[in-house]
Amino acid sequence: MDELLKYLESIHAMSDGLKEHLAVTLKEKRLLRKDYLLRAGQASRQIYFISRGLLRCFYIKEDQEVSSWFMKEGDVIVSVESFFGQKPSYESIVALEDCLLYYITYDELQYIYRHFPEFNFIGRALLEKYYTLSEQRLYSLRMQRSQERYEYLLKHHPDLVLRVPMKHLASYLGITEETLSRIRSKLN
Amino acid sequence: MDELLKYLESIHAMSDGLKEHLAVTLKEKRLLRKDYLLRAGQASRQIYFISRGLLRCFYIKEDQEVSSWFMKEGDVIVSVESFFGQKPSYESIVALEDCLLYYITYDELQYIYRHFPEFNFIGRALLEKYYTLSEQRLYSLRMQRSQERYEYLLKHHPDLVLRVPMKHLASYLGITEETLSRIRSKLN
DNA sequence: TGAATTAATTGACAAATGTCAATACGAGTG
DNA sequence: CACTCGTATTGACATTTGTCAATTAATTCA
Repeated sequence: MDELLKYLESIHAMSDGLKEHLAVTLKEKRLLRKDYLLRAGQASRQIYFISRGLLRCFYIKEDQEVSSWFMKEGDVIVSVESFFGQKPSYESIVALEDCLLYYITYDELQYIYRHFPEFNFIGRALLEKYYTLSEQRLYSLRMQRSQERYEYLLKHHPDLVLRVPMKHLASYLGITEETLSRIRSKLN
Repeated sequence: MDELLKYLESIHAMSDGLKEHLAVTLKEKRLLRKDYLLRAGQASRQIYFISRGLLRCFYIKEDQEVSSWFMKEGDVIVSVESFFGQKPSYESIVALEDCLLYYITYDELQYIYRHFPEFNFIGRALLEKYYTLSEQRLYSLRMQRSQERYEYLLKHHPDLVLRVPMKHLASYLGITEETLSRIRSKLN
């Protein structure tokens, strides 16, 4: 929890009141591998900080799972459209490794924005960061050749390539396991 | 300009001081079709509101233009990575139609965030909106078949399909003009 | 208005990726 | 240690999309 507070403080100073409020509001959650953090159809009502572990965001397309992204320790996560719009999520979030998370609810976040104005700076900064990352993913997925997309992932997220099973990387890259396997063998 | 102030006010009330400050800070810019708003290599130093017109964001990939998105009247626009990171842009922005824009600089925006705290609510709300749209574009571009991607675009942005030349839509969809042309003739 | 330019369509063939089936590998467990 | 189950690899062939070239349609502007 200290780790999270330090992270937030590194973005913008927080009053003692805000820090105390966060300390009593933040809740801890532990997940085992394969546990769900969010199931498609539910609205994403919490925003999480990952202290330890790795999670996968995915949705179902023609009976197949399509991974949309992977999130690890140090990340703040939600199902974007569902959380900000407070409507049912089309995607699910599941743990790929055992996880330790801290979270607050959507309503608690709105309360903090209203009562601790300085937190708006932090919220804005985090949104700018994750929006930028989303645009980078768009850029990388627009690459026509699947090999380029894989190489981009390998260069910018080498840790994910090591930690995430190939089949999930393949669906994220928009190709089949077989094609990814052939790309990998070609690159070695 | 009134239109922009009303739009911002609809997101969150603004003090008279803020409104007056905006009124003197906002500058107007007019573009003719084919004029550039931003050239690759420059940092995106302004944030624009489009009052009238249509613009295209694109970058060069292997001597070809790849369109990343299209923005029209009512939109707030920047080259995301370049503006928020204040670093050189890999993409350019060019007018597809004659445009009327209002803008402020990055520094002026930071000044407003510091001196008019209520504006942080507005900035956050706009970021949530455009971040969500970015995620929706990711979702649509992950569709494997180009026909599905085109149909998604047609359903969610029918106006763009009418206003943007096919070759730019094709490069946005990650396909060639020829493939898009065949998809369109199949759908009719 | 008409010539020049740009945009869109169509055809024939090539390249990339998907599908399906078989096989190999590897971590976890009795 | 061997068995199992999920994961990854490989091969043969089908489908989708790209490439190049030619043609038609639409727009621009002198």
